[in-house]
Amino acid sequence: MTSLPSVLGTLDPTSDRAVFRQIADQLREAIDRGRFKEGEKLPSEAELVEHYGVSRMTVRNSFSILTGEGLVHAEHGKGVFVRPRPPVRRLASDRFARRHREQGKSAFIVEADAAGSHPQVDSLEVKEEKASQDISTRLGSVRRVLARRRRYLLDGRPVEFATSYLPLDIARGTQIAEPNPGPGGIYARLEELGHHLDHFEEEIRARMPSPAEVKTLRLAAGVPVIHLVRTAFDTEGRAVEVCDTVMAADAYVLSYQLPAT
Amino acid sequence: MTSLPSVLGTLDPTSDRAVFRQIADQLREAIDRGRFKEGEKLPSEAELVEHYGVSRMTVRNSFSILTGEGLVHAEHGKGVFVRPRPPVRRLASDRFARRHREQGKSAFIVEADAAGSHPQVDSLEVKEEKASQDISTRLGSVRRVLARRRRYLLDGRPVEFATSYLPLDIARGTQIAEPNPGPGGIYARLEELGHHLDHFEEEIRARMPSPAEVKTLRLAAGVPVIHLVRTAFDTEGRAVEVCDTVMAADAYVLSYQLPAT
DNA sequence: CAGGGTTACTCGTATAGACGAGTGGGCAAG
DNA sequence: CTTGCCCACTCGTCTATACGAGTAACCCTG
Repeated sequence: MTSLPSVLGTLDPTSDRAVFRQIADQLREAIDRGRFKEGEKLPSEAELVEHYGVSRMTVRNSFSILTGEGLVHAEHGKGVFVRPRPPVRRLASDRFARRHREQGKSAFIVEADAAGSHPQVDSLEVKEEKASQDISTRLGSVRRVLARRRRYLLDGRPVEFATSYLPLDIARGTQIAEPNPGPGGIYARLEELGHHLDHFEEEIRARMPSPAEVKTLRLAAGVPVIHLVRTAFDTEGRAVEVCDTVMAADAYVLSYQLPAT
Repeated sequence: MTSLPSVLGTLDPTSDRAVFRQIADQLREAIDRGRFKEGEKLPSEAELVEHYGVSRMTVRNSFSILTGEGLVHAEHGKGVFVRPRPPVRRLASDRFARRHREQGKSAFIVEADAAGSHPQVDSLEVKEEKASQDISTRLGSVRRVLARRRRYLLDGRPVEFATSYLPLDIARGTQIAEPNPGPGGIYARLEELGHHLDHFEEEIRARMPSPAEVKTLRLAAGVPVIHLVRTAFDTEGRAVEVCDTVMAADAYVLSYQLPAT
């Protein structure tokens, strides 16, 4: 490695910017400028302690800022590394178009295969349960619902988990209530059952994950989640499904096409 | 206040979960259960030091977890408070529909007024500049562009800032190059100039903000941003505008309506 | 009573030190 | 050469202490 002073500069004792922020600033700038590249190891805490002449806690404080920004991550026993940006999956707004359902396989599998990734689905769980206040409202005052939970992985990495909720009068006893909903997924089954889909509504939020979400999606520190709630309406205007999805924000770009009319 | 033990429980020394995580867990749970309500003050560091019998740094470490999750925020000299959730602004996908442009006022102003909020726009800057690689690609290999920057505030709080980029051959010398683009905004001007809008493409990402974004949007710790890039296409398929928007994620819910066809 | 200063309490920043635990390379024994 | 241990280096956790600085309430003074 090149010497630290050539990359990192010195502190300004007259500045009223806190020392640990100054250090974080210098590291951030070095990363932005490409002095430290993706996946590369930053100087160790001990090295920075020596370089700046500060205590270890101060250096750790600096790292914790960068970690919170999602710029770096620490590996116990190894070092602190510039976080590599995983390839993002682009979700087009027409991914639920009817023509895509004719294929048979689920949208996730088809798209991942096309992108050359290895897709997996796990944590499959299908059960009847009490509807939450929010779900009940969206589905039009139902009490109990069929819930289909699953988690999606791309090349071994969990990227999203989702729960579909359907009114019991629609789903109970159908293939929708089976672990495998069959070719084309539950939307194909809904249409076969006479619930012709008219449109979807999607609501998108972004926020920091709960500890449970961090665990399920194996999220690094400083990675938000995208929370997407999609409601499917049939041609009679009835909400026939609500899909609640939480996605690792560093794994997705959502793309929508809107008419200008 | 009720006594701490009745709200917070004790540590488990046999657990291999770090003490500061256990404390964070207990505080988080107390918040989730509503034992501490929005805007309410948490026990001070000193109180928690005494209650748990740990050092102050350990307590601060716990707070820093919750801060990173966006659950609490500290105010110097006052205390640590449960972060209140500001009301969110819902953005419907038809907000650029032609019929909304007839009104005169910009979409932001109209919607905010309707919601009973006080809208403001500032940091207005209109200038010609070199197109970034990304913008150039989106606009079809232009070198220089007209950039219109502005920041939006709701009831005094900055909630988003945006930059519109337009090819010079379209915008130069028109009212689009003026600080005030006139009634209906630049989309109305584009149509008057013969660039009839056909559709928009929106790309959505979520990530942690840069320090500059934290400053511009006065973001609290643990609040991600939603990064939205909208490209407007005219009826000839040409990209006539790219709008790059960064929004405070705790201030917005994006809503899209998609046909099922 | 009005004004201003003191004071107690709050979080912010920084130091110094200790021990634990994961990682990986080198060395020694088999 | 292979195996296995040891050690150096890494970050993780925690303690104890010190001083700075923002806040707000109280009290004293004029």
